[in-house]
Amino acid sequence: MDVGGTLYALRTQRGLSQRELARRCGVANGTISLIESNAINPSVGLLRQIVNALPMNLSEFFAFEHLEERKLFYRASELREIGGKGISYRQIGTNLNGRALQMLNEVYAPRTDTGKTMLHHTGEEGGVVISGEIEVTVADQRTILGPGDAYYFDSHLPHRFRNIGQEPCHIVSAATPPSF
Amino acid sequence: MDVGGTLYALRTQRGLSQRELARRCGVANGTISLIESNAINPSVGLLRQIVNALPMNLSEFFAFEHLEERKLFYRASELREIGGKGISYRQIGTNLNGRALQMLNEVYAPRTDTGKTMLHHTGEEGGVVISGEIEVTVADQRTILGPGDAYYFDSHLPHRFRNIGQEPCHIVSAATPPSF
DNA sequence: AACCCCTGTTCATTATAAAAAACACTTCAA
DNA sequence: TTGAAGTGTTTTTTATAATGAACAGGGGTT
Repeated sequence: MDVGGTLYALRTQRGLSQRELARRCGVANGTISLIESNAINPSVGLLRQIVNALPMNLSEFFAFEHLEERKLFYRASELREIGGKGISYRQIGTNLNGRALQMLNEVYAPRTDTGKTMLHHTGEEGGVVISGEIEVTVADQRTILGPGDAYYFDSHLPHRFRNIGQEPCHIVSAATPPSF
Repeated sequence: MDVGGTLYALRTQRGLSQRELARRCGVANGTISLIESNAINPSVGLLRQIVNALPMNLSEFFAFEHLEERKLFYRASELREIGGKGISYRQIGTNLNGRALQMLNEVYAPRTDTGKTMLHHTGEEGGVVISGEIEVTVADQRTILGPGDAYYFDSHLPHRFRNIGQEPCHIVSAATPPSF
Protein backbone atom coordinates (compact mmCIF):
# COMPACT_ATOMS: atom_id res chain seq x y z
CA MET A 1 0.00 0.00 0.00
CA ASP A 2 2.92 2.39 0.50
CA VAL A 3 5.90 1.83 -1.73
CA GLY A 4 7.19 5.35 -1.09
CA GLY A 5 7.16 5.10 2.68
CA THR A 6 8.78 1.69 2.55
CA LEU A 7 11.57 2.91 0.31
CA TYR A 8 12.08 5.94 2.54
CA ALA A 9 12.30 3.76 5.65
CA LEU A 10 14.78 1.38 4.07
CA ARG A 11 16.92 4.10 2.55
CA THR A 12 17.23 6.17 5.72
CA GLN A 13 17.76 3.00 7.76
CA ARG A 14 20.92 2.54 5.71
CA GLY A 15 21.99 6.16 6.07
CA LEU A 16 21.78 6.82 2.34
CA SER A 17 20.73 10.10 0.74
CA GLN A 18 18.39 10.08 -2.25
CA ARG A 19 21.27 11.13 -4.47
CA GLU A 20 23.60 8.47 -3.12
CA LEU A 21 21.00 5.79 -3.73
CA ALA A 22 20.25 7.24 -7.16
CA ARG A 23 23.93 7.10 -8.05
CA ARG A 24 24.22 3.50 -6.91
CA CYS A 25 21.30 2.27 -8.97
CA GLY A 26 21.62 4.56 -11.97
CA VAL A 27 18.26 6.27 -11.52
CA ALA A 28 17.56 10.01 -11.54
CA ASN A 29 17.52 11.40 -8.00
CA GLY A 30 14.33 13.31 -8.70
CA THR A 31 12.66 10.02 -9.50
CA ILE A 32 13.57 8.67 -6.07
CA SER A 33 12.03 11.76 -4.51
CA LEU A 34 8.82 11.34 -6.48
CA ILE A 35 8.57 7.67 -5.59
CA GLU A 36 9.11 8.30 -1.89
CA SER A 37 6.38 10.91 -1.83
CA ASN A 38 4.08 8.50 -3.69
CA ALA A 39 3.73 11.09 -6.45
CA ILE A 40 4.38 8.44 -9.11
CA ASN A 41 3.72 4.75 -9.43
CA PRO A 42 7.11 3.29 -10.44
CA SER A 43 7.48 0.40 -12.82
CA VAL A 44 8.45 -2.96 -11.43
CA GLY A 45 11.71 -2.91 -13.37
CA LEU A 46 12.71 0.46 -11.98
CA LEU A 47 11.79 -0.44 -8.42
CA ARG A 48 13.77 -3.64 -8.77
CA GLN A 49 16.79 -1.65 -9.94
CA ILE A 50 16.51 0.69 -6.95
CA VAL A 51 15.81 -1.99 -4.37
CA ASN A 52 18.70 -4.13 -5.57
CA ALA A 53 21.02 -1.25 -4.70
CA LEU A 54 19.94 -1.28 -1.05
CA PRO A 55 20.78 -4.24 -1.48
CA MET A 56 17.62 -6.28 -1.29
CA ASN A 57 15.27 -8.20 -3.55
CA LEU A 58 11.68 -7.34 -4.34
CA SER A 59 10.26 -10.18 -2.28
CA GLU A 60 12.10 -8.88 0.78
CA PHE A 61 11.06 -5.33 -0.02
CA PHE A 62 7.36 -6.17 -0.06
CA ALA A 63 7.69 -8.42 2.97
CA PHE A 64 9.14 -5.41 4.77
CA GLU A 65 6.22 -3.34 3.57
CA HIS A 66 3.86 -5.77 5.30
CA LEU A 67 5.93 -5.72 8.45
CA GLU A 68 5.67 -1.94 8.51
CA GLU A 69 1.90 -2.20 8.31
CA ARG A 70 1.82 -4.30 11.46
CA LYS A 71 4.55 -2.44 13.26
CA LEU A 72 3.69 -1.69 16.88
CA PHE A 73 6.77 -0.07 18.37
CA TYR A 74 9.05 2.63 17.03
CA ARG A 75 12.48 3.73 18.16
CA ALA A 76 12.97 7.50 18.33
CA SER A 77 15.19 7.33 15.25
CA GLU A 78 12.46 5.60 13.24
CA LEU A 79 9.87 8.37 13.43
CA ARG A 80 9.36 9.86 10.01
CA GLU A 81 10.27 13.49 9.62
CA ILE A 82 7.57 15.31 7.66
CA GLY A 83 8.30 18.87 8.75
CA GLY A 84 10.83 21.37 7.47
CA LYS A 85 12.16 24.91 7.92
CA GLY A 86 12.84 24.81 11.65
CA ILE A 87 9.62 22.96 12.45
CA SER A 88 10.11 19.25 12.99
CA TYR A 89 7.12 16.93 12.77
CA ARG A 90 8.17 13.38 13.56
CA GLN A 91 5.33 11.07 12.63
CA ILE A 92 4.65 7.72 14.29
CA GLY A 93 4.45 5.20 11.46
CA THR A 94 5.45 5.80 7.86
CA ASN A 95 2.21 4.71 6.23
CA LEU A 96 -1.01 6.12 7.56
CA ASN A 97 -3.19 4.96 4.67
CA GLY A 98 -6.31 3.50 6.16
CA ARG A 99 -5.29 4.56 9.64
CA ALA A 100 -7.53 6.63 11.87
CA LEU A 101 -4.88 8.56 13.72
CA GLN A 102 -1.84 10.69 13.00
CA MET A 103 0.48 11.21 15.95
CA LEU A 104 3.34 13.67 15.78
CA ASN A 105 6.29 14.47 17.96
CA GLU A 106 6.77 18.15 17.19
CA VAL A 107 9.60 20.56 17.86
CA TYR A 108 9.26 24.23 16.96
CA ALA A 109 12.62 26.01 16.82
CA PRO A 110 12.65 29.53 18.37
CA ARG A 111 10.85 32.10 16.19
CA THR A 112 9.19 29.53 13.93
CA ASP A 113 5.60 29.75 12.78
CA THR A 114 3.14 27.63 10.83
CA GLY A 115 2.50 30.74 8.77
CA LYS A 116 0.41 33.83 8.52
CA THR A 117 -2.21 32.05 6.41
CA MET A 118 -4.13 29.99 8.92
CA LEU A 119 -4.31 26.21 8.56
CA HIS A 120 -7.62 24.42 8.24
CA HIS A 121 -8.60 20.90 7.27
CA THR A 122 -11.12 18.21 8.21
CA GLY A 123 -10.95 16.32 11.53
CA GLU A 124 -10.01 17.16 15.06
CA GLU A 125 -6.66 17.63 16.71
CA GLY A 126 -5.17 17.89 20.16
CA GLY A 127 -1.78 18.15 21.81
CA VAL A 128 0.22 18.59 24.95
CA VAL A 129 3.17 20.95 25.37
CA ILE A 130 6.16 19.11 26.83
CA SER A 131 8.65 21.94 27.04
CA GLY A 132 9.07 25.51 25.88
CA GLU A 133 6.21 27.81 25.05
CA ILE A 134 3.93 28.19 22.02
CA GLU A 135 1.46 30.80 20.95
CA VAL A 136 -1.64 29.08 19.59
CA THR A 137 -4.30 30.90 17.62
CA VAL A 138 -7.60 29.18 16.83
CA ALA A 139 -10.28 31.21 15.07
CA ASP A 140 -10.63 34.37 17.18
CA GLN A 141 -8.94 32.98 20.27
CA ARG A 142 -5.24 33.21 21.10
CA THR A 143 -3.16 32.06 24.06
CA ILE A 144 0.31 31.01 25.10
CA LEU A 145 0.76 27.44 26.28
CA GLY A 146 3.62 26.16 28.45
CA PRO A 147 4.77 22.76 29.74
CA GLY A 148 1.80 20.59 30.73
CA ASP A 149 -0.71 22.83 28.92
CA ALA A 150 -2.77 21.39 26.11
CA TYR A 151 -5.14 22.16 23.24
CA TYR A 152 -7.98 20.42 21.43
CA PHE A 153 -10.08 21.80 18.60
CA ASP A 154 -11.95 21.05 15.39
CA SER A 155 -9.42 21.29 12.56
CA HIS A 156 -11.94 23.12 10.40
CA LEU A 157 -11.28 26.19 12.53
CA PRO A 158 -8.41 28.26 11.14
CA HIS A 159 -5.36 27.72 13.34
CA ARG A 160 -1.75 28.74 13.71
CA PHE A 161 1.19 27.81 15.94
CA ARG A 162 4.01 30.22 16.70
CA ASN A 163 7.04 29.78 18.93
CA ILE A 164 7.69 33.33 20.08
CA GLY A 165 10.13 32.29 22.83
CA GLN A 166 13.88 31.77 22.90
CA GLU A 167 13.71 28.00 23.45
CA PRO A 168 12.58 25.19 21.22
CA CYS A 169 9.00 24.16 21.96
CA HIS A 170 8.25 20.47 22.15
CA ILE A 171 4.68 19.24 21.62
CA VAL A 172 3.12 15.81 21.25
CA SER A 173 0.03 15.98 19.10
CA ALA A 174 -2.64 13.80 17.55
CA ALA A 175 -5.03 14.36 14.68
CA THR A 176 -7.84 12.36 13.16
CA PRO A 177 -8.00 11.59 10.34
CA PRO A 178 -4.38 11.93 9.14
CA SER A 179 -4.18 15.05 7.02
CA PHE A 180 -0.97 14.61 5.00
CA MET B 1 14.04 -11.05 -13.97
CA ASP B 2 10.83 -12.34 -15.56
CA VAL B 3 7.63 -10.80 -14.31
CA GLY B 4 5.74 -11.93 -17.40
CA GLY B 5 6.70 -15.58 -17.14
CA THR B 6 5.94 -15.60 -13.44
CA LEU B 7 2.50 -14.12 -13.98
CA TYR B 8 1.83 -16.60 -16.78
CA ALA B 9 2.84 -19.53 -14.58
CA LEU B 10 0.68 -18.40 -11.69
CA ARG B 11 -2.32 -17.58 -13.83
CA THR B 12 -2.35 -20.86 -15.75
CA GLN B 13 -1.67 -22.76 -12.52
CA ARG B 14 -5.02 -21.44 -11.33
CA GLY B 15 -6.77 -22.26 -14.58
CA LEU B 16 -7.60 -18.62 -15.32
CA SER B 17 -7.74 -17.05 -18.77
CA GLN B 18 -6.22 -13.61 -19.34
CA ARG B 19 -9.69 -12.15 -19.69
CA GLU B 20 -10.97 -13.82 -16.54
CA LEU B 21 -8.02 -12.48 -14.56
CA ALA B 22 -8.45 -9.07 -16.17
CA ARG B 23 -12.09 -9.02 -15.16
CA ARG B 24 -11.26 -9.96 -11.59
CA CYS B 25 -8.69 -7.22 -11.09
CA GLY B 26 -10.22 -4.54 -13.29
CA VAL B 27 -7.35 -4.32 -15.76
CA ALA B 28 -7.56 -4.39 -19.56
CA ASN B 29 -7.04 -7.92 -20.88
CA GLY B 30 -4.60 -6.62 -23.49
CA THR B 31 -2.46 -5.28 -20.69
CA ILE B 32 -2.21 -8.75 -19.14
CA SER B 33 -1.12 -10.10 -22.50
CA LEU B 34 1.56 -7.43 -22.88
CA ILE B 35 2.86 -8.02 -19.37
CA GLU B 36 3.07 -11.79 -19.82
CA SER B 37 5.05 -11.38 -23.01
CA ASN B 38 7.35 -8.91 -21.24
CA ALA B 39 6.46 -6.31 -23.86
CA ILE B 40 5.84 -3.71 -21.16
CA ASN B 41 7.25 -3.00 -17.74
CA PRO B 42 4.16 -2.69 -15.53
CA SER B 43 3.90 -0.28 -12.65
CA VAL B 44 4.07 -1.63 -9.13
CA GLY B 45 0.54 -0.49 -8.43
CA LEU B 46 -0.86 -2.28 -11.45
CA LEU B 47 1.04 -5.49 -10.77
CA ARG B 48 -0.18 -5.39 -7.19
CA GLN B 49 -3.75 -5.03 -8.41
CA ILE B 50 -3.34 -8.02 -10.72
CA VAL B 51 -1.46 -10.21 -8.26
CA ASN B 52 -3.98 -9.56 -5.50
CA ALA B 53 -6.63 -11.10 -7.74
CA LEU B 54 -4.76 -14.42 -7.93
CA PRO B 55 -4.99 -13.99 -4.88
CA MET B 56 -1.48 -13.35 -3.63
CA ASN B 57 0.65 -10.50 -2.35
CA LEU B 58 3.67 -8.98 -4.05
CA SER B 59 6.12 -10.48 -1.61
CA GLU B 60 4.82 -13.95 -2.41
CA PHE B 61 4.81 -13.16 -6.11
CA PHE B 62 8.48 -12.24 -6.18
CA ALA B 63 9.39 -15.11 -3.89
CA PHE B 64 7.75 -17.39 -6.45
CA GLU B 65 9.74 -15.68 -9.18
CA HIS B 66 12.95 -16.67 -7.37
CA LEU B 67 11.73 -20.22 -6.93
CA GLU B 68 11.10 -20.45 -10.65
CA GLU B 69 14.66 -19.39 -11.34
CA ARG B 70 15.95 -22.33 -9.34
CA LYS B 71 13.37 -24.81 -10.51
CA LEU B 72 14.85 -28.17 -11.50
CA PHE B 73 11.92 -30.38 -12.33
CA TYR B 74 8.78 -29.75 -14.38
CA ARG B 75 5.54 -31.66 -14.59
CA ALA B 76 4.20 -32.12 -18.11
CA SER B 77 1.45 -29.61 -17.38
CA GLU B 78 3.99 -26.96 -16.37
CA LEU B 79 5.79 -26.71 -19.70
CA ARG B 80 5.13 -23.33 -21.24
CA GLU B 81 3.28 -23.31 -24.52
CA ILE B 82 4.93 -20.90 -26.96
CA GLY B 83 3.60 -22.29 -30.23
CA GLY B 84 0.31 -21.76 -31.99
CA LYS B 85 -1.69 -22.65 -35.12
CA GLY B 86 -1.47 -26.43 -34.86
CA ILE B 87 2.19 -26.39 -33.89
CA SER B 88 2.78 -26.83 -30.17
CA TYR B 89 6.12 -25.85 -28.66
CA ARG B 90 6.16 -26.69 -24.97
CA GLN B 91 9.22 -25.06 -23.43
CA ILE B 92 11.07 -26.37 -20.40
CA GLY B 93 11.23 -23.44 -17.96
CA THR B 94 9.33 -20.19 -18.25
CA ASN B 95 12.28 -17.84 -17.96
CA LEU B 96 15.26 -18.47 -20.18
CA ASN B 97 16.94 -15.12 -19.56
CA GLY B 98 20.60 -15.80 -18.97
CA ARG B 99 20.17 -19.47 -19.79
CA ALA B 100 22.26 -21.25 -22.37
CA LEU B 101 19.70 -23.72 -23.60
CA GLN B 102 16.15 -23.81 -24.87
CA MET B 103 14.51 -27.22 -24.82
CA LEU B 104 11.16 -27.78 -26.49
CA ASN B 105 8.67 -30.60 -26.54
CA GLU B 106 7.14 -30.15 -30.00
CA VAL B 107 4.03 -31.54 -31.62
CA TYR B 108 3.23 -30.75 -35.26
CA ALA B 109 -0.39 -31.43 -36.13
CA PRO B 110 -0.95 -33.10 -39.53
CA ARG B 111 -0.37 -30.71 -42.48
CA THR B 112 1.30 -28.02 -40.37
CA ASP B 113 4.35 -26.11 -41.48
CA THR B 114 6.76 -23.55 -40.02
CA GLY B 115 6.10 -21.55 -43.17
CA LYS B 116 7.27 -20.99 -46.69
CA THR B 117 9.68 -18.26 -45.60
CA MET B 118 12.57 -20.18 -44.11
CA LEU B 119 13.60 -19.61 -40.50
CA HIS B 120 17.10 -18.49 -39.59
CA HIS B 121 18.68 -17.18 -36.41
CA THR B 122 21.92 -17.42 -34.48
CA GLY B 123 22.98 -20.57 -32.64
CA GLU B 124 22.69 -24.28 -33.24
CA GLU B 125 19.81 -26.65 -32.88
CA GLY B 126 19.10 -30.36 -32.82
CA GLY B 127 16.23 -32.72 -32.21
CA VAL B 128 14.94 -36.26 -32.17
CA VAL B 129 11.68 -37.42 -33.73
CA ILE B 130 9.67 -39.42 -31.20
CA SER B 131 6.65 -40.32 -33.31
CA GLY B 132 5.11 -39.45 -36.66
CA GLU B 133 7.05 -38.11 -39.61
CA ILE B 134 8.39 -34.68 -40.50
CA GLU B 135 9.83 -33.17 -43.64
CA VAL B 136 12.87 -31.10 -42.74
CA THR B 137 14.48 -28.66 -45.15
CA VAL B 138 17.83 -27.08 -44.31
CA ALA B 139 19.46 -24.86 -46.93
CA ASP B 140 19.48 -26.97 -50.09
CA GLN B 141 18.92 -30.31 -48.36
CA ARG B 142 15.58 -31.95 -47.69
CA THR B 143 14.57 -35.23 -46.08
CA ILE B 144 11.81 -36.97 -44.20
CA LEU B 145 12.53 -38.06 -40.63
CA GLY B 146 10.64 -40.76 -38.71
CA PRO B 147 10.71 -42.11 -35.16
CA GLY B 148 14.28 -42.31 -33.81
CA ASP B 149 15.65 -40.10 -36.59
CA ALA B 150 17.33 -36.84 -35.67
CA TYR B 151 18.72 -33.55 -36.98
CA TYR B 152 21.42 -31.08 -35.96
CA PHE B 153 22.41 -27.92 -37.81
CA ASP B 154 23.63 -24.34 -37.52
CA SER B 155 20.55 -22.15 -37.08
CA HIS B 156 22.00 -19.56 -39.45
CA LEU B 157 21.08 -21.93 -42.28
CA PRO B 158 17.54 -21.31 -43.54
CA HIS B 159 15.31 -24.10 -42.29
CA ARG B 160 11.74 -25.33 -42.37
CA PHE B 161 9.70 -28.10 -40.74
CA ARG B 162 6.64 -29.59 -42.37
CA ASN B 163 4.40 -32.43 -41.21
CA ILE B 164 3.18 -33.85 -44.51
CA GLY B 165 1.75 -37.03 -42.95
CA GLN B 166 -1.64 -37.89 -41.47
CA GLU B 167 -0.43 -38.24 -37.88
CA PRO B 168 0.83 -35.68 -35.40
CA CYS B 169 4.63 -35.56 -35.31
CA HIS B 170 6.30 -35.40 -31.93
CA ILE B 171 9.84 -34.02 -31.62
CA VAL B 172 12.07 -33.17 -28.69
CA SER B 173 14.46 -30.39 -29.61
CA ALA B 174 17.16 -28.19 -28.16
CA ALA B 175 18.63 -24.88 -29.26
CA THR B 176 21.41 -22.69 -28.02
CA PRO B 177 21.11 -19.89 -27.28
CA PRO B 178 17.36 -19.54 -26.68
CA SER B 179 15.92 -17.66 -29.65
CA PHE B 180 12.55 -16.37 -28.39
C1' DA C 1 -21.78 -23.58 -43.12
C1' DA C 2 -23.14 -19.78 -39.95
C1' DC C 3 -23.28 -18.25 -35.52
C1' DC C 4 -21.85 -17.49 -30.86
C1' DC C 5 -18.63 -17.31 -27.21
C1' DC C 6 -14.34 -18.03 -25.90
C1' DT C 7 -9.20 -17.58 -26.38
C1' DG C 8 -4.80 -14.45 -26.82
C1' DT C 9 -2.65 -10.60 -29.74
C1' DT C 10 -2.15 -6.10 -31.80
C1' DC C 11 -2.89 -1.29 -32.67
C1' DA C 12 -4.00 3.74 -31.95
C1' DT C 13 -4.89 6.89 -28.37
C1' DT C 14 -4.40 8.73 -23.85
C1' DA C 15 -2.35 8.92 -19.47
C1' DT C 16 1.69 8.76 -16.84
C1' DA C 17 6.39 7.46 -15.56
C1' DA C 18 11.37 8.61 -15.94
C1' DA C 19 15.12 11.66 -17.11
C1' DA C 20 17.51 15.85 -16.98
C1' DA C 21 17.84 20.19 -15.40
C1' DA C 22 16.68 23.88 -12.55
C1' DC C 23 15.41 25.21 -7.98
C1' DA C 24 15.59 26.20 -3.02
C1' DC C 25 17.75 25.29 0.94
C1' DT C 26 21.59 23.78 4.48
C1' DT C 27 26.31 23.07 5.93
C1' DC C 28 30.91 23.64 5.98
C1' DA C 29 35.27 25.64 4.80
C1' DA C 30 38.11 29.15 2.81
C1' DT D 1 30.80 36.16 2.92
C1' DT D 2 31.34 33.68 -0.65
C1' DG D 3 31.60 29.56 -2.81
C1' DA D 4 31.37 24.65 -3.15
C1' DA D 5 29.05 20.51 -2.15
C1' DG D 6 25.58 18.46 0.01
C1' DT D 7 20.38 17.83 0.90
C1' DG D 8 15.34 17.04 -1.13
C1' DT D 9 11.82 19.16 -4.42
C1' DT D 10 9.89 20.68 -8.65
C1' DT D 11 9.47 21.31 -13.51
C1' DT D 12 9.71 20.31 -18.52
C1' DT D 13 10.39 17.11 -21.92
C1' DT D 14 10.53 12.54 -23.68
C1' DA D 15 9.60 7.83 -23.41
C1' DT D 16 6.49 4.41 -22.30
C1' DA D 17 2.65 2.17 -19.85
C1' DA D 18 -2.34 1.36 -19.89
C1' DT D 19 -6.63 1.53 -22.10
C1' DG D 20 -10.18 0.26 -25.31
C1' DA D 21 -11.20 -1.40 -29.59
C1' DA D 22 -10.25 -4.15 -33.34
C1' DC D 23 -8.33 -8.38 -34.85
C1' DA D 24 -7.57 -13.38 -35.76
C1' DG D 25 -8.17 -17.80 -34.47
C1' DG D 26 -10.48 -22.04 -31.84
C1' DG D 27 -14.48 -24.91 -30.42
C1' DG D 28 -18.97 -25.96 -29.91
C1' DT D 29 -24.14 -25.59 -31.49
C1' DT D 30 -27.66 -25.32 -34.42
